[in-house]
Amino acid sequence: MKISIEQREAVKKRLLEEAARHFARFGFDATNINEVATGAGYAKGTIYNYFRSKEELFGEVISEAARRTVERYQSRQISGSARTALKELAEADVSVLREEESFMKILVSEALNPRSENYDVILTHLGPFIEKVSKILEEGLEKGEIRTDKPVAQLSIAFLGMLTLLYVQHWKTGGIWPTLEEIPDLVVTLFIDGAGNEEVKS
Amino acid sequence: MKISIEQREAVKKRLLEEAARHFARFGFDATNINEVATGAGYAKGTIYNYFRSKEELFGEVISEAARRTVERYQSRQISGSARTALKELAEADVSVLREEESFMKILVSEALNPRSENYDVILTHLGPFIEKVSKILEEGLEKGEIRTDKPVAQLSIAFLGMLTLLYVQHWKTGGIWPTLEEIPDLVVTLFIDGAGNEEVKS
Amino acid sequence: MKISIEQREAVKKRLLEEAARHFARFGFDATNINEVATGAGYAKGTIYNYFRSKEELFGEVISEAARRTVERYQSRQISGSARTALKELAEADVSVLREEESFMKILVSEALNPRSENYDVILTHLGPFIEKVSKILEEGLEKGEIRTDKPVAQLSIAFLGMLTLLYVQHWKTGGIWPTLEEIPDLVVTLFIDGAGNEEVKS
Amino acid sequence: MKISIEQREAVKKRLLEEAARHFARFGFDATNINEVATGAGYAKGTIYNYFRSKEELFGEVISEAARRTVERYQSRQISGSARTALKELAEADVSVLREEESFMKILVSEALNPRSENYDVILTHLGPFIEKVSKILEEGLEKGEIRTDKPVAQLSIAFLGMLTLLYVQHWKTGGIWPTLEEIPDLVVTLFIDGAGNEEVKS
DNA sequence: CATGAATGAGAATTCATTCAT
DNA sequence: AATGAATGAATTCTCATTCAT
Repeated sequence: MKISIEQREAVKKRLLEEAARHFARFGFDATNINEVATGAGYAKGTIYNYFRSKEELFGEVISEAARRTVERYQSRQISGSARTALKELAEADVSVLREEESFMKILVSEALNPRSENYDVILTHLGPFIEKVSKILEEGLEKGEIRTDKPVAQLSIAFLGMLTLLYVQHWKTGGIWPTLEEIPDLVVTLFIDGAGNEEVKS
Repeated sequence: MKISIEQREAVKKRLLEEAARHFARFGFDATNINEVATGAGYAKGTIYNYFRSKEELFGEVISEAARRTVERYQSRQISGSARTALKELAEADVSVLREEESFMKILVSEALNPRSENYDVILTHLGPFIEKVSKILEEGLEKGEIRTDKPVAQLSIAFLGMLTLLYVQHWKTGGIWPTLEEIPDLVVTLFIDGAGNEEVKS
Repeated sequence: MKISIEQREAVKKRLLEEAARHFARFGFDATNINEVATGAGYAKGTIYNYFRSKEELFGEVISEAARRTVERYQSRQISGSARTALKELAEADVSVLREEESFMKILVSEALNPRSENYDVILTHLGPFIEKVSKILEEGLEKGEIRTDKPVAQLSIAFLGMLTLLYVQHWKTGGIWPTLEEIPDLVVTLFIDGAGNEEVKS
Repeated sequence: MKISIEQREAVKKRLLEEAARHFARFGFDATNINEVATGAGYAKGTIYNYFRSKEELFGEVISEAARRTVERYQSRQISGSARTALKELAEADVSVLREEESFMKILVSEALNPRSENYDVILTHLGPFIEKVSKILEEGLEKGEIRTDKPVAQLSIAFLGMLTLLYVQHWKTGGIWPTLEEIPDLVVTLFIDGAGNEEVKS
């Protein structure tokens, strides 16, 4: 009963995607292994030929989520002023979200959940993203576009946080506000300019 | 056995606080009713003399959380420039967090969880807070301190979001960064000034 | 906190009647002690000042049922031919049923339930009734109205059984057929004449 | 594990039979799902692979009971005078009772319990039986063997009722009276001739 | 490999009963 | 006497996991 590696990978992918859908919709505890298997077109037992436990399945879903998102926006070339570059990065991230909503929802949930035990895996996803942001900010710093009194590391996290926050807001309002289209501009404006009035700030 | 209303309320409070601790630490699903009761010094069955079900208990914990936090910072008088006022508000919120960490954690979790079904109760908590923020921003708007191209409602949500985000960051890093002390200043700076360099922006 | 014996008896009566209503509607297991007490206007604990346990309460309800029904039709004077006398007895029983429907329902349930452990108490109720029937049948026997090839004891039980059966039928059809009015005549006809055609039988 | 359909049906049958034994002995409420499973040689959980709930299990037990009894006596050919035919039908029913005592006990309990919510399923069982009785009575009617002043439908129910009654009496007296052997003759005599003395009736 | 039957730990909930007030 | 808070045994049902086929 051997199957080729390709077939095996294909089955695993199908299981991961169905699992992602369930974890995204119901959370870890309320996700039912049987339904995941059935939803993917297999029987309950099959899942255990690919994952040792529910925990491992969840872990692999998160890893897969991190892998997919990173992969997608890493291909993009980003350049220009910090403002432009960040916006392009946000656009890339939003486009990933469109394609991989379930996976992204899980990542966001985990990233914002104070109790999450998946910090490490989340970092796998955040890592490359934050590095990109950091690089952009550092370049902006040299060009004098970015404030100098806060560490770049912290600013990077703040940027990612704001973006994530807008996603949550988007989902929670049923897509009303903000819409996916306006998120990149919004996050950049909020992040770089803030809510203050320019003239007064100086 | 017949106890006084005060005693009954005291028992209920004890149960709610223990429940809050558990929900904050383990989440809804992983919280065990039996352990909550035992932790509060009662037997399993007692909890059902006060709450009809685990769901109801959770609901009441959230309501209580909203009630407590609102109550605490509503007593504060807030004034001055938008920047000062917002900072004071954030300070008030942080001081609530110090006192009611479990309840706040639950609120934050629910507020940031895309799946949460407790949007209404969360709004009970956010409502008064957002109103306060809105009022401050409107006054700042008149004084020309706040940008005019974004609706105050959206800016208010953004402020709350950033604050919440910093809490999560605080918890997730085990209190390392940001510390509770620096949160008020940080959130105001990020929110009003943004990450951009002043001189360049103008 | 003493109350007079009359008061005590009155409370007990109220509890028994409410209990009868519940046992009749829900059966023993599904009857809730708390609801019985509440329904009677008392708190849960009060029941235990009058009955040692749910079992004892049920036992006393049955005894009370037997006592009440026996008492009611024992006062009636019954005479005439076997047919007339039996009909009058059935009428007396039906009139009891009208007044004490809950208690009667419980008795009937217990009488017809193969599992019932209350055979003795049921006999308390059946006893006097069966004796009456037996006496009537014996008198009828002497007058040649009743067949001689079956023991009177068995015929008596058969009569009671048929009557009981009609009650069940009455309740199960929601009072449609037979109605309480037609039961006495029906039971006597079925019991004495049977379904056979007279002319052919001889 | 993957077992054949036959094996699955066999397991289900075993569970149903054990359940019938328990329901017959203890009634619905006092029957313990765990003990049913264990008694059938399985673990608690297994029962839920075959029935969704205790209610469903009970319902299927009743259906199975109805199915089994109907099936058994429907194969019998019944003929002759009404008296003979009814006696043969009763004999058929008694022989079913011998084979399927638990199932029959449950049917009888449900049929005679004023509170039963299984009237429909009971009718499934009664239906075919009553039809048979009705047919016999109608034929007897044509031959002038049966009284004409009562609807056949009611007479049929009465016959079934008497038979059922004798079962209860049989069980309640521990098989003393009536014995299973004498039931067919007894029910027919009581039903057709009644308790009256022939000579006097005419 | 795929299957799904069997398992049993675990959890929520109910409720008769006790007993301090 | 009346109350109702506290208790904990008991019960139903769920579901991740194992494993024979």
